[in-house]
Order: sequence, then structure tokens, then C-alpha cells
Amino acid sequence: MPELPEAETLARGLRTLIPGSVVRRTRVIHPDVLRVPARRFRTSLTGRTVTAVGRRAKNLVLELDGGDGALVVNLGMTGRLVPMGFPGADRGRPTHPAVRFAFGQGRSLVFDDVRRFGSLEVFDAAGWAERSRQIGPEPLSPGYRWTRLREDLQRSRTPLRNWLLDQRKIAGVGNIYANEACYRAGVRPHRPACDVEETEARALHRAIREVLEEGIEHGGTTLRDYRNVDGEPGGNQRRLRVYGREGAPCPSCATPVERTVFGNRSAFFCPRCQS
DNA sequence: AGTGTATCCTGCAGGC
DNA sequence: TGCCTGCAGGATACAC
Repeated sequence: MPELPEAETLARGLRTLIPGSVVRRTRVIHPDVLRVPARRFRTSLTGRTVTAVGRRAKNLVLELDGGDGALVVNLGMTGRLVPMGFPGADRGRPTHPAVRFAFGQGRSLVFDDVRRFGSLEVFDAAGWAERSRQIGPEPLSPGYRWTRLREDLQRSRTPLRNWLLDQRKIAGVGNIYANEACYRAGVRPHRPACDVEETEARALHRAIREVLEEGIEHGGTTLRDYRNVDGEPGGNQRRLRVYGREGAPCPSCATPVERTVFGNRSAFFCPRCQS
């Protein structure tokens, strides 16, 4: 589920609550969201202070002890982070808690995940830097230019939509925003990446940034599970032009939106507006 | 290298 | 009401 805009929305919400919290106790309810034994995970966190909340691709990055490592949370399809006991609005109860971090004073943060495709991992500073290097460029960073996108696209014959989903090539794009970006750029999701023309690459670069920025602006897209830290759904789903709209009229030309499946995922496009 | 497929897991919607 | 199938925002491992 959560793609860059949803992870960013969560990071912003958590940033106002969590920094300064000290992990007093970690309860692992479902160890299958960890990559190390639960005991090792717990000891790597106990006593450490969360000093900042950031985002890299679709991951939430909870920095520990002023940058001396990080707890990195990948939300998978249905993962949520639920702050509990903090002053402010009621935030609803976790329904499928997998890991709970207790901060003392009745405050805690719960990683809640119905399907448990999410994962939690603790890195030291060097380890996280290394992992982060394996992830592609952040599309919203000012230094990410269309020329870079164009160069990278030319190295692959994989369908454009699949290329956009590959976190090693570009960070944070998932199936919703990939399809929406292809639509806005007027390029079919099946087109080989290296066949994207220069003018299309320019349009695609703009489209990727637009859909992600609008997603953030509207608090993320909620199809079913996504909630922000206040337990509220996002508002971006109303703005989707093709994703999940099979058979519905294209907002631009009214031709029915088509759905095809490749790479094990649905792709949505307008057969008239996208070539 | 690239691509298609299966897998992890649960819930929900739709058809009968 | 119940049973069955298909589908879901992600990531990875595998065979070809």
C-alpha cells in the first residue's frame, strides 16, 4: 500500500510526537516482521532515544541517538504506525499489533500490520548508509533532473510501469502512483523503458513529481487500510484518474479506462490518451 | 540482465 | 447464510 506520499505523511505526523522518546521496552508479538531473532531486535533498541523521524523511499526512518543508527520501518501493504498515549486526539486501537515500543509514561508506538508483509530493521549508521545507497534517487529531491531519469530509463527494456516500481531505479513509487504518472505523461505502462522518447521522459519526470506531491498534499491515498497517525484516511483517492477505474471514463477523453495484468500487478491506462 | 511466476499473510467483495 | 474465487498499496527468491 503505502507509497512515498503515505510514508511521508506518516513521517510528518510522527515527527511532532515521537522525537525525544526513549525505548524502555519492546514487545514482539509477531516475530515474522523482523529479520533477526526477537531477542536481538529488542536488545538493539532498549534504552535508545528516537531523535528524529525521516523517510527514505517508502521506509520510515526513526533515527536513534542523534544519528547513531536507525530503526527502519517498511510498511508493506497494510502496515501502520500507531502512536498511543500521546497528548492529543484519540488514535484508535491497533487491530493487528505486531510490535509495540513502550516509551514510559503510558506512551507507546505500535507497528500494526494485518498481512505482515511489512518489516522492521535496526541498522547502525554505516549499515543504513550502505542500504540507502542501494535505493534509487528520491524523485522529489531538487537534484533529481529529467536527464537523470532519461539516462536511467535507457538502460532497461523492462515495461515502464515495472521500471517505476523498482526501488533500485527510483525511490518510493508504487503501483498507484506509477500508473497515475504514466497516465499523466501519456505513455502506456507496458512500453519498454528504453523506448520512452526524450519529450516523454520530460513529461514523465514532471508527472512523477506531480502525482507524488499531490498525494502528499492530500494526505496520501487510502484504498482500504492506510491511515495517518491520527487514524484518519487520506484524501488523494478521489484524485486518481486511472488507478482502480477500469471501465470508467478517462477524465480527459471519456474512453473507458482499461486494466491489464503484467508483472503480477494490475496496470490501468487510457487506450486513447496513452501511447 | 530481464522477465514471468510464486510466495509470504489476512480480509473483503462478489458470484452462486 | 455460507462457500468459493479473485484481488489488494510490497518485496524477494527462483527458474528460464
